[in-house]
Amino acid sequence: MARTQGSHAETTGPRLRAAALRLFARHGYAAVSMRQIAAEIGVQAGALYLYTPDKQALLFALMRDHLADLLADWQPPDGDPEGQLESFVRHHIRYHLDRPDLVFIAYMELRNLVPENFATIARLRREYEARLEAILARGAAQGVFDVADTRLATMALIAMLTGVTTWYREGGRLDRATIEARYWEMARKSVAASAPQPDIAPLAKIGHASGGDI
Amino acid sequence: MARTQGSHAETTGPRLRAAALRLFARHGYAAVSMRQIAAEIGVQAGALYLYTPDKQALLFALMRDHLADLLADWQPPDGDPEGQLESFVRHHIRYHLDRPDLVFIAYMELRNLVPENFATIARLRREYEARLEAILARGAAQGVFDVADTRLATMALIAMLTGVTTWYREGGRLDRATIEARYWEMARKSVAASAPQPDIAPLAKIGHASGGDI
DNA sequence: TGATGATGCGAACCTGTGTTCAATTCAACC
DNA sequence: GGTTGAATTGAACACAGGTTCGCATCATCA
Repeated sequence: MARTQGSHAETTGPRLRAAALRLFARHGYAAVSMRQIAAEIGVQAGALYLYTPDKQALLFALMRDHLADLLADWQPPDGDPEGQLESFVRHHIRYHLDRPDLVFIAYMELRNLVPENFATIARLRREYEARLEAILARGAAQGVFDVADTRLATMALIAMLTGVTTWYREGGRLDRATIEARYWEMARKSVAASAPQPDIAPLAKIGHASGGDI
Repeated sequence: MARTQGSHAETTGPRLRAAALRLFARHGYAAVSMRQIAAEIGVQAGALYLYTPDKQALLFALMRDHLADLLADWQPPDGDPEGQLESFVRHHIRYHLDRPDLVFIAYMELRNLVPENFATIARLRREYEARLEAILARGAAQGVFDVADTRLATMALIAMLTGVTTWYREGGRLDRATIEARYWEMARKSVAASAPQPDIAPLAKIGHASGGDI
């Protein structure tokens, strides 16, 4: 059976995935070699092929499992659209802050997937986007949201939220709860139904040239 | 002097940059070879080195010129913060829709820059971000914007706006003016000072559990 | 103790990489 | 018309890429 010294079947598999994840996120799929990954886990390159059929499968598995997790982790709660949106936003931020490398890869390495794998990943992503879009559509229908185009609003919100991974650093100025709250605040307002045009405007909000077609 | 047939000194340079731009955007810097670029413009790989010292310089020049353009193209207009924000947002969307490949590269290929080049590009990006942040800070100080954290709001807005390049396709469902208007609408609302909490709420906006710390 | 089989090594294969450079081409100039 | 020199070729270099495979290792089980 498996060796317990000099071999590490039970740990090498997960360690391979972890090393690939870290290196792909840091340097990009195309820029990372199988030999680098192998070195990272203290093994020769050939040994990796006991755990993955090839490099492409390594990338695909990371992305697919990530998206499957993301979808499995969250279901829209019962309730009104604003509550659902809040749940979505907070979960999205929390999930993304927990897995910065996975998220980064899933958004950056799409073009390194072979067409068949790309189709699978794209389908999963659309599924996720559809959940947000459904919330926005329902809220718009009820008049609690004011979104002129639900598809555009969906993409805009997801981009805004996902962007948190580009600047967040562990131990930075803002803690995670604060970040979550701030993003929710912006997301909420961005799709909120306008309050009845306040002729009684807040004091500082004096007239200005909005000069546009909104 | 320069040959006019069989050689193309005046056009090969620009064509090299254009081909590199397109291929880098499509497949990623690391995945594109100098031979592929050369083939794209009908030349042997060796000839490229008459126009660029190396592959890295090709990428760096594209990113640096892009950001320099972006900075040169827009200055905050005189006026109130909301007018400045609208100008920024509309310019950002317009600029990004005009140059999808450049924008894509500038956001995706940062990690393929050698440290010195990375520092230069990062500095230019911070300069651009600082312009938006200044607008938000000024608006917040005047009370016309309600942003709890200007830095976070800056990053959130830029991510939201830049995301347009991930889904926009020429000739798609929405024309550019509409897209611009919709993004401006969302951006404006996301940082807007709350209207005085309307006890006279819009009809459809019935009570709900917001259940959070906002 | 000897056979087994999972685990890993190390070298090799073939292809492709960025880059260099001597040789060639050929419009422009004297 | 011969010379010049920029533009380009095409071959070469040194190395790194993903992947394969025969062989070695060694805990386990009979």
